[in-house]
Amino acid sequence: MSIERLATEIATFPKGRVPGALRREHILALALPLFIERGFGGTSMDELARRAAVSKPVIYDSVGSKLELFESVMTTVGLRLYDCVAQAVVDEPCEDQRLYVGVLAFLTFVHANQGAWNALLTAESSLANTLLDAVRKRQAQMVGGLLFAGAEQAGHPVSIQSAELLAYTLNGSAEAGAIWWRDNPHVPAPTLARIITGASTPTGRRCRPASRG
Amino acid sequence: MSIERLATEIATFPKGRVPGALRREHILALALPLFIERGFGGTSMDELARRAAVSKPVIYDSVGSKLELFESVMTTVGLRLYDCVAQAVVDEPCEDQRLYVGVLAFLTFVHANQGAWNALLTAESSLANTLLDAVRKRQAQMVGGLLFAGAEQAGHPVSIQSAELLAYTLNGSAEAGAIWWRDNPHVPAPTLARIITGASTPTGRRCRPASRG
DNA sequence: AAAGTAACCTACTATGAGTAGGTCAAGCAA
DNA sequence: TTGCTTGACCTACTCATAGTAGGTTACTTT
Repeated sequence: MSIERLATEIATFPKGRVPGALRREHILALALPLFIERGFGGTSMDELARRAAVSKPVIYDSVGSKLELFESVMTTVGLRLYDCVAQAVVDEPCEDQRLYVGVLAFLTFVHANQGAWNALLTAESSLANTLLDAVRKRQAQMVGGLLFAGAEQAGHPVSIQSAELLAYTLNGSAEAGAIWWRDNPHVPAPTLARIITGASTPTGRRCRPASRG
Repeated sequence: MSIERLATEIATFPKGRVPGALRREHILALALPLFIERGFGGTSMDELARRAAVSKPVIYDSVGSKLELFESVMTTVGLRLYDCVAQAVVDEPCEDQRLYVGVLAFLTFVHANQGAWNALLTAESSLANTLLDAVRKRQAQMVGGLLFAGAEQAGHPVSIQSAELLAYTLNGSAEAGAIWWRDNPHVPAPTLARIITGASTPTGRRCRPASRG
């Protein structure tokens, strides 16, 4: 639910006594833009409490420590990324193009959620590292499955391990491509995705996107 | 100079009055392992002062703010990485293998300096981002030059822009490969490097390392 | 009504970055 | 000697911020 929506719903409760679940949802919704604006370290729990118009213990009661808050918020973002890519992949009937549409979805998501992606990338703490590793591992498993199946079908079977490594490198390429894209925004996403997948398929087959730009 | 060496040299000065340059070098040397141990945020200037056996203002006088200190330390690390890769590349006579030896050098360096590399990757601050971007850009320019020349020589010329993008994706692959390697340390570095370069060369040529493992 | 609980508060502790303002020793000029 | 400057160093702060102790208020249950 949007922040405004939550705020109006909260306003309907008299004397500021809001049900815990709603309070929590509101605070989580307010936390994401704060993390995006200022990063993990730059985000202050006092400031969050101010924006939520409650005192600090309310924050701690409803969303836990700062790290737990960050984990909640970023887990959501990571899952949205995963869903976005997975959806694009399963919606693509042609197996040859699944990597391509997956990378394209990844680039599009990261571009549309640059702030959140950056916050996740740059947050410093062992938890943040764990979160990022989890996101990458999940992506790599999906991509690894595609690569494994694709290679087998094409008659160049590879080991699961190789497929996983290739998936990591492909994801790394996509992440790096997204960074490069920040400084070269005029390049269309499909072109970028084509180059990234073209340079990274293990079989040498090239993905053939439906429409050339 | 090693920390021990610096400490003994410092001990030769009576009454604890040490020349500024030496004091600075000592503090910088002590700061790197601290950043490695605890990351940027986890590193406390008080702790650093304690380890250097001086008061906090001495730290601030000799190395500036915490961010300036981090910049000094990590710039050194970044340049050592660059030199390491560049040296491997220029030492390789066979042009076909330069990407391969570069990636191998990268992996070896990151593996040997995991702590420092991690500290750089995960430090949160706009300065740290700037530093990391600078490191990546520098690497990409070197790699981009190799790709551009290699593609031209092979009769498949690419634009400077494409070469730069491919360089970013190759570096991204190498970074991701290094992460994967952490969990799969039994795979030998040359194998890893071969897979990373094999999956990323724009011309489709495969690098042919001198000895097969 | 009494007890329990959910939501919320004020006012605190602890830690850590960064600073104000001073001491103390060495070199140097008169 | 005396007085001035400079570099190395210090104690003792301010200020911001994560997190908590302990209490209040209102609604619900018995």
